Formats: sequence, C-alpha cells, structure tokens
Amino acid sequence: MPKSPPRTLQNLATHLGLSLATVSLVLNGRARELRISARTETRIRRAAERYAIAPNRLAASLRSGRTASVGLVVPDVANPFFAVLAQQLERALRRAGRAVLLADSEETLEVETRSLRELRQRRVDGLIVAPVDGRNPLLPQFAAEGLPLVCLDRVAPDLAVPQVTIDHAGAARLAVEALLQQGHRRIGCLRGTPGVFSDDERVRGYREALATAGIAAADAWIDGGDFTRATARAAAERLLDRGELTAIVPLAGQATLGLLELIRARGVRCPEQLSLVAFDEQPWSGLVSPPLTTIAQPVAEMAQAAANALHELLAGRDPGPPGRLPSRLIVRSSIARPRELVA
Amino acid sequence: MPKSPPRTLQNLATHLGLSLATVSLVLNGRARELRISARTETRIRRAAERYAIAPNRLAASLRSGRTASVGLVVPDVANPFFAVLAQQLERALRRAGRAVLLADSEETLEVETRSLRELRQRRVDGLIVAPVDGRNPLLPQFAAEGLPLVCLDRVAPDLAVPQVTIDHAGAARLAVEALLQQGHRRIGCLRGTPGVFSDDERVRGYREALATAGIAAADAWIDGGDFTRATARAAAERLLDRGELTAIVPLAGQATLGLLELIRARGVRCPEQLSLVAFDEQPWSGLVSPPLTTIAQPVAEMAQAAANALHELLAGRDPGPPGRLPSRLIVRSSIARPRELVA
DNA sequence: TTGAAAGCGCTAACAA
DNA sequence: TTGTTAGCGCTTTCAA
Repeated sequence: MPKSPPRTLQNLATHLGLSLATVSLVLNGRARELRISARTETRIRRAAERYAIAPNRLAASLRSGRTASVGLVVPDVANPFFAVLAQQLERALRRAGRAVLLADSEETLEVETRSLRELRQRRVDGLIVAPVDGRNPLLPQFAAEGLPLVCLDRVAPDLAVPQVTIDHAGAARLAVEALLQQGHRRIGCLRGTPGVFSDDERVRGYREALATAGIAAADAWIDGGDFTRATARAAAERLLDRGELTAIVPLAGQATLGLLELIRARGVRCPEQLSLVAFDEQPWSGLVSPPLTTIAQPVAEMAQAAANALHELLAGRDPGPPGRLPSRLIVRSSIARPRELVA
Repeated sequence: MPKSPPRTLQNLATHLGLSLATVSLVLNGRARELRISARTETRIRRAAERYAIAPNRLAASLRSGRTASVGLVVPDVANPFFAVLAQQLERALRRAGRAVLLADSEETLEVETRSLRELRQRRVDGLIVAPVDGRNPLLPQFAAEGLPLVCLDRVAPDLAVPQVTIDHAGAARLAVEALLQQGHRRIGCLRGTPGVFSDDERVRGYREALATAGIAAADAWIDGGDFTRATARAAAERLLDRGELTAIVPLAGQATLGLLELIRARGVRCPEQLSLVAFDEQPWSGLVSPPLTTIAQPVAEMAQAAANALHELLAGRDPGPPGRLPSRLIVRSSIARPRELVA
C-alpha cells in the first residue's frame, strides 16, 4: 500500500499551490475578515473536504494556547443528579465546540486535587467543578491564576467565581414547610457531610423553617455524617428509635435511599406512621412505595447556567453573579397528617 | 508584579545549567534507562517540584503523537447503567494516567458520528464506544485506520475489535426461565430499538427460552420500538390490553420504568396479577413496589474489561476476544405463581 | 488579496 | 553521562 501523504494543512497548501497561511485562515473561517477571494476559499474548502483534511488540533492548541476543551469535575458521576448534570453540560459545551474532560473526584479531596492539576496541565480552557467541600486550596489558586472557573452545586463561599447553585436553604425550608402545613411538628432530618456548603445550607434551612414555626429543633433530630447510603440508614435508625418523630426529611439523594431501605426493612407504614419529603426528584420517585413527595432541583437550568457562565468567562466578559435557581416541590403521597407515632 | 518566567522545561534547564534534553528525560522517568547521574536527577526533580514545572502536555503530544487520552462515547450518560460504566471507566483510565474525553451520542447516529470525528481530530489515543446501533460506518473505518477501539455493551457484530458485553441472550433466558419455573407460560416482553445488537439478542434469548419450554411466542407478545420510557409505557398498555399475559419482561432499564408507571396508573396488582423480571439492577430496585426481581449486569467488571482491552491495544498487544460476562438474577418479590389474569 | 517566517514547548535521534 | 539539533503542524504577525 502506497503511503498517503500526511493530511496536514501544509500539504494541502502545496497541493493547491497556495501558502499554508491562506489555507489556515480559510479553514478557521477567517476568509471574510481577511478578504480572501471567494474562488480561493471555495478551492480550499472543496479540497479539504475531498481529502478529509482538518487542522491538527494539538498543533493549533500549542500555537494558540487554547484547546477548546473544558474540565468537568464532579464528586460522583454515578449519582443521577451529577449524571444528568454531566449530560446537560456535555451537550451545551459540545454545541459550543468544546470538548469535555471528565473527572470523578470520588468525594475525596486528594483525588479532586490530582484531577484538577492534571486538567490544568492538559491546558483546558476552563473548569466546571462541583467541589468535594469547597475548601480545596487549588480552587482559589486557579482563580487567581486567571483560569476560567465555575463552581456548581456545592459552592465555595469565599471564591470570586460564578457559583451556580440552587437556594439550598430555601429548598429545605420548602420541604419542612410542606410538613408543617400538614400539622407535623416533630420533624427530623438526615444530613450529609458537615462542612459541605450545600449540606450546611440545607440544614440551616431546615432549622430556620422549624424556628419560624416556633419549634426548637432538637439537635438530636438531625443525624447523618456523610453522603453514603449506609450512613443514612444507620442515622435513620437512630432517629426512628427516638420514637417521637412524625416526619423525616432526607436532605440528599443517597439519604433518601437509605431511609427508604430502613422503612421497608422495619415495615414502617408510610405515610401513616411516618411522612417524608425527599431531596432530589428521580425517574423512580413516583414508583416507590409510597410515591415520594420530592424537592426537584432544576438540573437542566443549572447546567445551562454553568455553561453560559463559563462561555462568558472564556469570551473575556464578566458573567456577573448567577441568580440562585429555585427548586420546586413535587407533591405525591408520602405526606399525610400525623396520626400514630412510629413504635 | 514582576512577571515570572514561563514554566517550561527549557527554562528550568537554563536555570540549572543543564540541557533541555536532560531535563525532559528525567521528568519522563527515563533517567535510569539513560544513566543520568543520581545527583543530576535529584537536582532536576527538586527544582521541578519547587517551581511547579511540568512538561506542557500539548507540546509533548504534538511531538510524540500520543495524548494519553481516551474518548468515551455512550448513548445516554443519564442512564444509570452508562453513568456507572462511565464512572468505573474514568477511574480505571485515570489510574493508568489517561484522561477521559466524554461524549454523549444522544442515541443518535448523527451525533455519534460528529463526536467520533471530533475525538479523532483531538488525537485521542483510543476509543471506548457503546455504539448507538453498531452500524456506524465510522467504526470499521477507525479500526482499519489502526485507531485502538473497544466496543462496549452494544457490540458491532462484524467488527474485529474487542467487544465487551454480557451474554444478552443468556440474560434474557435467565429472566424468562425464572418465570417459567413459577408456572408462567404466557410471558410478554418489552423491547427497545430493533437492529441494536443488545436488544436483538435479548429478544432472541426471550424467544429461545419460550421455545425450549415448548411455547410458541406469539409476535404480539413482543412490543416496544425504542429505548424511551414513553414508548415502553404505550407498548405495555397494548400488552396488558390483550388480557392473556401473566408476566412481562422489560428488556431494558427505561422499559422497566415505563412498565412500572403503567402498572401503578392502572392499579395492576403485582405480583398477584402480573409477575415481572426486570432488566438492570438499580439502587432503587428493592424499594419500588413490588421489590423487583432483576437481571443484574456486572457493570464494574465490564468497565474493567474494556479498560484492560484498551490498555492492551495501546501497548501494541493483542487483548484477544474478551469472554462474555455473565449476568445474574437477583430474586425479590415481583414474581409469584400465576393466578388471576389482568383484566 | 496572499505569502514568508517565526516560534509555541517538547521528544527523540544522534553526537560528543 | 549529557548536549545539540531537528522537527511535530499550526497560528499569527508582518511584508508584499
């Protein structure tokens, strides 16, 4: 087999009797701007098409300093919340011609740090990060270096970069208020990892809602410790063992699973014995028993907002602070008026 | 602020009074091999650490022709099956020092094609693809070009590349046999898109299991058409309207959701009126009502096998044909002996 | 309207 | 044991 010539722009230029520069200009869509003749432009485009020649992006990136790629760092892509976020982000970025380098930080600062370094070394143009806990020193450092950065979901409070997130406290209030309205007063909650912004905020919202209703939330009504299902289940067990709660609000997706697991194992009747409003709407939320009243985060909008903010940053404009997106309550049948107490 | 010198190897070399080549060699771990003196090596490593200097990967890639990155193309990352696969793959590849470029093909050949082209243009070292339908002409083309390629889940039958997948037909047989054993004979199934290998195979397995039991599967017992939940629900409705089936096997994750949705809407009692064995174990499989008997695919093993196959390919070795991985039946309470028929 | 040339930062072959 | 050198293929500035 005769070796075909390398598919480089230089090659194409020689073949057409033109210069490398002209070819590069045309294929980068700058023909108009630089008044390349229509005829030359067509010739180049035709030939490029015919021989399937396109600029080598590595070379282009090395020269231009831009890679048209974005790093996406999330703590757990297997979590449907982040999976949907990743899907929407990839789509938005792809449409803007940018590629997505995906990194899963495994809810671990160390892994997150390594991945952030790796991505910077690969010269991504920007980063969208859902930080493990918002206190990774690399984030302010990157921001200071001028690397375009957008935080997602779990924000880093003191970081001067766009932070796309819902009003976590408000969302938790929404959940608690739905229960208060049905007459519940002894409402517990399952939390995730203390120190994680989104989680702290949700707990704050939970407390506020109770306080506003004139109820002093006992610290013992709040249990949890991390974002795993097993921890949530154990915490739920302790809450139920108190024998005083008529409702529980799991403040995260895995917590919801752990709680449901326990409810089923114990045979707790729901909502007769226990009402609940669960965080994160899922495709199956209406199919479990009982069908769950949930707090739905506007995932698609979050992804769009994050992508937009990053695009602005990359264009050298100031995206301004993104508004906190509102969550909504999806009412199903996991709430009832309190009657019996859990044994 | 005084502008710091660029963090290039050349710079570091000059600073240390050494040559660029020596620095490059050491930082690429080839010091031993090339008998660089221990003292020089330490000096270089120390300084590199101190000034946080690392090779520019773009330049390295341009020169070496390798990017240490892999393209991952899946039809739908929001589908938990692919989300978990993506997570496991990213981890395995990351540990081997390779970055993952993620692309979601939106179950669409056209998007898949665009993404494949884009990834090749970005010079990924290899690709792991769960093809939309295995008939994308770009796949054999890439394989012929020598681009390391591994197919995942949905294989492309005539493609001479490693194809990591479960025994789809066997898995479907497993599901049907579990129902036969309980005395069911009129068993329907919900299928996805005809022409997609995994789906065709599952349907084949379903037919075979019935045939082996001496039952002629009526074509009318097989309904579906694509991988969406809505289609599945409509198909399930038609199946139930026949009034003769005592069990249904949804052959994919979304089909399971569509079927459960209908069951709930119609108030079908399950498993009393209708038994089911559902494809794809999920975190919530045991929490819906009824708790689902499922076919669990070995997702983690699949990811590991695909990553391994690709690593072999990238090392220039022949990974050999990967064995078909076995699925297993997880028994819960969505099966009972057939009693009443659905109205 | 097009061309020439410099150089992005590195790896790898070859010299010393 | 280390240094010299030639590109990888492109973008961009300046010149024609």
